[in-house]
Amino acid sequence: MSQDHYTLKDIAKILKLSPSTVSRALRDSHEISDETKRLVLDFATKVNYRANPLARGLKERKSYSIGIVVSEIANNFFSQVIDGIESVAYDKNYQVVISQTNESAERERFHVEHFYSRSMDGLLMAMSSESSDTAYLEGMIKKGMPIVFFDRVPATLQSHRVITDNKRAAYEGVQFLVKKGCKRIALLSSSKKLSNSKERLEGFKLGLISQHLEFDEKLVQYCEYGGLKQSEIDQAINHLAELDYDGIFLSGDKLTTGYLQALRRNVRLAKKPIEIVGFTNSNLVDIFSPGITAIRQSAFEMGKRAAELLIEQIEQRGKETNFKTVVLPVELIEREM
Amino acid sequence: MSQDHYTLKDIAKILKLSPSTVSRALRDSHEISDETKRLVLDFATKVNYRANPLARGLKERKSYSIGIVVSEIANNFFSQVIDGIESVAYDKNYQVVISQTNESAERERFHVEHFYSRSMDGLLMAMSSESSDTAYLEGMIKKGMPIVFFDRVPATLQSHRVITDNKRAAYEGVQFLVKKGCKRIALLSSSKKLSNSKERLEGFKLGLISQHLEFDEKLVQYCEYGGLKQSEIDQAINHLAELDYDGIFLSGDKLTTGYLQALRRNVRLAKKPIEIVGFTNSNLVDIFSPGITAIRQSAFEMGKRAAELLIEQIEQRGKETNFKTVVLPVELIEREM
DNA sequence: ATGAAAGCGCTAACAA
DNA sequence: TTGTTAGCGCTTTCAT
Repeated sequence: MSQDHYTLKDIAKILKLSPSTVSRALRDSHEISDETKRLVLDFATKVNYRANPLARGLKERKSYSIGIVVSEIANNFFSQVIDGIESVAYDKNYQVVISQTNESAERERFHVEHFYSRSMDGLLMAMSSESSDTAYLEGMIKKGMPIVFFDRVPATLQSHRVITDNKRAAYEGVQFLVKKGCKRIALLSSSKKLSNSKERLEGFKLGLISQHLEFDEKLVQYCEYGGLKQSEIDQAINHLAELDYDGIFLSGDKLTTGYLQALRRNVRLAKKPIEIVGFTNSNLVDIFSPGITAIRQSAFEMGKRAAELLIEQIEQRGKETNFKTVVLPVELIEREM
Repeated sequence: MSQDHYTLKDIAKILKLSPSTVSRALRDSHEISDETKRLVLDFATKVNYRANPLARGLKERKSYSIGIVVSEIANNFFSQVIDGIESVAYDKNYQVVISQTNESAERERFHVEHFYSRSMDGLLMAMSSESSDTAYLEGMIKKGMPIVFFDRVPATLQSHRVITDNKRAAYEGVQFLVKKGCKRIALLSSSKKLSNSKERLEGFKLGLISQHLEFDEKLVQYCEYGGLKQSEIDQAINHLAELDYDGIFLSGDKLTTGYLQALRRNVRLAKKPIEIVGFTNSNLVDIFSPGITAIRQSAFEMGKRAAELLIEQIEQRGKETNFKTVVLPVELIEREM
């Protein structure tokens, strides 16, 4: 009861042992007698001893912390991913430190470097839509910082990655639209820089081809910020309004919800109901109006897998790693009648 | 270019100074000549020197990290709060470490104690709905751990708190329903243990009284887990279905969305459209169907204010604090016609 | 204005 | 099996 925080030294003094013995006993070293171990462990439990993580980290060059870099925390998809990450980190005794870039490449770089200098054990990140220069990331990796990318991944880096089967998802989405009778399908897409946008575009095209439909570049609108700004969505929709289309594929979460919101505000568009398929991880699709068919990514699972891979890599301590790309399926949630 | 990480010692050696001089120069101490400062600073910038936070923390007994304890990360409200927290923490150079309790009192306690032993500089937390014993929190506070509570706050602790003006919000909600012609208003509420539930209940009653309507306990349903489980909502709604009511007040985010989802699945209830007012921080209310009037909390602002208060308290280093309760307004977003 | 030295709490090489 | 010692990178008295 005498004090708040016991240190190794304190315990050693009280038990008349040396700090190193206590340290070893606590870490269950084989070179400590069972008797001593018991003594130390019992006492440590009694006073609720906790090693000071700062001291330990300083010594071991390890902080038991992993950093997350995403564009936005308050986002269905990312918050579900973070949920998954947290769930495994918690089990494996790692802290999770978050940061957001708001899609700015500069902020992204700042955070990554900050994490590096904060001696994080590893990083989990989804690229910001603005990012193009990944050279500094390559540098980080060379310096030995384990990074696992998810969802939006850079093209060439030597690292684990966990992604969605975007091509297939888009392909299936188109199949669905065609089955519903659509002949001229529009596409609302994010920045072409993003890996996932590119893959979805590809799947979209393949889907059309497989149905003997022509890909019409005019029916495609790109939103540089992935719909972060409603204005870019409004603009895109206004462009599309000039044309004829009977179905639309929304290639991102914000694009999907932004499109629906635009519909609500724009009578001209609301008049001709069309078939809508869109990526979204909102838990509330079933109460959306108009009803849409949702493509839902395995967000929680993505966080889990990414965190597992990262921690595995961290604990290998720079041993040669066989980098994996985990591809996760989507779920197609059909619009209710 | 010669090495990755420069330490103070490295710099000292290269510049032929002592580590202490370098340290002082970097911290802009007055007892260092301008010339030396310039020399050190320039070199530090050149090699992109970053103090090792572990070492610094060990020495200063400060980790520049704050912990967040919430029930659920993937939740509109909480993720918006976290967004606010992150935004000020970033500015003030604090790391943000997250944890979630899934409404379990046990996990909550675990996380708080874990954070304590990890030498976090302070904590931001919203109580889990299951929590009743707050004695251990009092202990934490006595031990000198700064804790700022937000949204769901314990009754009596000596600490800053940032909350929503729940009483007023519920009061206004009832006013709105009555203005729309409702005479018998039902209430779907969370656990009575939660501070915010209690306040909302109170405001609800006051609202009725002010309109000379009677408070009918039968029209109130409590969901112990705040709607975390859809089953409890379904059950509550089934109870209400036996009764006659022409308006409903939904006293929590999950309750609101859960109610709408239940409506979708239950034809019996969907048949009689009633006026709905509910708390929710979803950004998508405008595309909900049926349309509802939303009470939106100042989530981002709440995170900001809580983080500011916490960091202020941390940097006062145990000086006598004048504990504040910040009360934030809600926004009533009227259902569109 | 600068340096030497101690120490934060821990681990680990080396000694005994 | 246990103890001694040095050192992780930093700050901070106390000297100079």
